[in-house]
Amino acid sequence: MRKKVTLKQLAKELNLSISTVSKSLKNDSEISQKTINRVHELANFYNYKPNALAVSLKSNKTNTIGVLLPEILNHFYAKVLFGIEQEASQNGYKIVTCITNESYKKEVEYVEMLNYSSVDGFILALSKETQMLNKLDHLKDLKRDNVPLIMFDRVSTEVDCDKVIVDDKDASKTAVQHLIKTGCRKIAIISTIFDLSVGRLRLEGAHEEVARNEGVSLIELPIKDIELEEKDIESFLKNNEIDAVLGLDETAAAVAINMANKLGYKIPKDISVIGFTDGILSKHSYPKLTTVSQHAEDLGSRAARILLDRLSNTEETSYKTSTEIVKTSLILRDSTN
Amino acid sequence: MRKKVTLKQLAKELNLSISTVSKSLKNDSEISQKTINRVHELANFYNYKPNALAVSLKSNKTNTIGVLLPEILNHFYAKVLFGIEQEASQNGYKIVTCITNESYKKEVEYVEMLNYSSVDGFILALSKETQMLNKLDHLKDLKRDNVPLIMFDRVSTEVDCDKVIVDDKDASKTAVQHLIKTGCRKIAIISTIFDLSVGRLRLEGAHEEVARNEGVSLIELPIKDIELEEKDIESFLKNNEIDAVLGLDETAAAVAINMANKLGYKIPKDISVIGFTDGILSKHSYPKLTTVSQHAEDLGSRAARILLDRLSNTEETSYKTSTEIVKTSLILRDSTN
DNA sequence: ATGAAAGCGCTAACAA
DNA sequence: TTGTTAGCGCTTTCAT
Repeated sequence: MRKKVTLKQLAKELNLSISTVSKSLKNDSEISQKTINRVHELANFYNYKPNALAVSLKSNKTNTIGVLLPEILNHFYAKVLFGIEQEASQNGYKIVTCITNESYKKEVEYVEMLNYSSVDGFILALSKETQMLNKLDHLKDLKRDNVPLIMFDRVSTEVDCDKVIVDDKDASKTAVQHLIKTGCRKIAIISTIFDLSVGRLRLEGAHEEVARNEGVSLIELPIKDIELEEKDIESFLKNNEIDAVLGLDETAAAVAINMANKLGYKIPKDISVIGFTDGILSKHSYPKLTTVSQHAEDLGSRAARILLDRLSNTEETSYKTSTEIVKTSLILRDSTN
Repeated sequence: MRKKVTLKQLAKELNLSISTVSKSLKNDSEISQKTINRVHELANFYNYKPNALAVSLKSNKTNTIGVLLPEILNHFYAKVLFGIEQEASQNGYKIVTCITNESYKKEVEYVEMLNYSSVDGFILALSKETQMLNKLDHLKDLKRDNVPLIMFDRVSTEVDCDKVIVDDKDASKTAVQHLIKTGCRKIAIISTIFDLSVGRLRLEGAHEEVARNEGVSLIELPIKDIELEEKDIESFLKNNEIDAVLGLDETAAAVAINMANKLGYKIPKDISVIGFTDGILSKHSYPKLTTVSQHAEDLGSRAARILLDRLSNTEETSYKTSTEIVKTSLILRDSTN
């Protein structure tokens, strides 16, 4: 194992002390130009790079942020990750990504593992299981240890930290409003996430909007595993005289649109469809899906920016936490009138 | 900033030496059971965890692997990442994920940044730009530094390292063969990746298979940006008497299927469609897409396994590198006869 | 059974 | 201008 070159070796070879070499590398003004040049030359020759571990240990900073995602095969989280990555890497930070796979246990493990000086701060969306168990001590511990945490999307009011959330309730109001405005009267809501905070908010918004409008009704179809229950959606569509579907997640809308196609309905003439998450499925469905964009990338980079901010203000040991709300927008495509 | 508790503090509070505490925590047999108990008790009380940085610096092991992906908004890479993550986390490794965004510069930066003791090894797929420039010194340097590297999917023969690749040529042969077998005679190939190694291989395979069959012809449509050129695909389909489309990437196939729908073609009666990458788009297109599965998750976990293997055999300073080939399979769905 | 000390690679206050 | 030293938190060898 050819070892990477260290200050020590450079110092030895140059007949200088380690500290002189260290300072030279930083072009410290107390070192003579001549020495600085010699040092740089040899350092270049060996392609010297400081050992990141040692620097971190010394400085108590890792320039790394931990990102915990419930899923990665979900376009929304992938986009958020992309946004975080962009912002972080522009500022010299690297990210370590952990996928909790909706498991509470994994979430706890990851937080603990990274909290011991592997990362300077966290960005996290709660796993489904964590949200259902409502066990949040692992996150409260971060606060106690004074490690900055930014929660996004799936957050909890019980954890006092900065948050970036999507205005989900408002989003589904707008979506429903658009359906009503374009003539729909019987709206179906299909969702796999009725039991998540975001799912509940979206549902609430829809109900509120429907309540404000005479003669419009809502009917719900909860789904456990969308792959297995396509048939249910199909028969649901067939047996209810629906003229609109609001899919609370992207897949639900995509499946609905395909089932409607299959049943021979014309979209949007017979049935309008709106989905959430302006992901890849929405752009490539047929017809293209009108959808609520949550501006996931933007959300990611905002979360990263807040974190970087916290990290650069190390003095303030206690601060007021903030909650940023990302406004959604309804992207009109071909699945609505 | 409430500092995390260290061995030193435990030692002080227990009136023991640091080394005794350290050993106790590992239940070293030279320490008396009584002391061990005392130490554990206090450690638990403070929720002591060793500082990962210090351990790594000492042991020269970080238990972290660096994963470099050209893209994350691409289902194939997201699945590979998922596979890597599973395998890694099961073995106590964490991963730091970097997204090169198809840029050579970013790829080099990330490799250099991580190579200075932040990670024990790398798993990487070349960025588009790197592959086109064919500048690979940053990767050859890893070999020189004896840092294990596993390349996957987009690999280069010029870098001597373990590789996991997909049998792309064979895959497109099988796909074309299936089209021919089901009666197609004029096959269009649509692709955004003609200039990547994998794209070329897929193309070659298709040509070879067509050549073996009397009366079957191939016509190619290269695409730069699929979002912008849907119209091109549409008119291409309209103006050529095609009875099959092979999309060399998932999006190409998805767009083709939608354009065919739009033009009123019946799928698969009028036109058959096959895509690559069994991703989310394939499952949720209408009709569902027959597709080449590259077993991305499996590929990811295989790559991780190879890397972990290399990492556990630290003695062998030089070894024969291997190339694993992941067999693809054609998943028959509703877009072919 | 316990502790002292060196060392991983680096930085920085202080000394020369 | 250069060097010595201590220390970040931990492991481990070698005393005691």
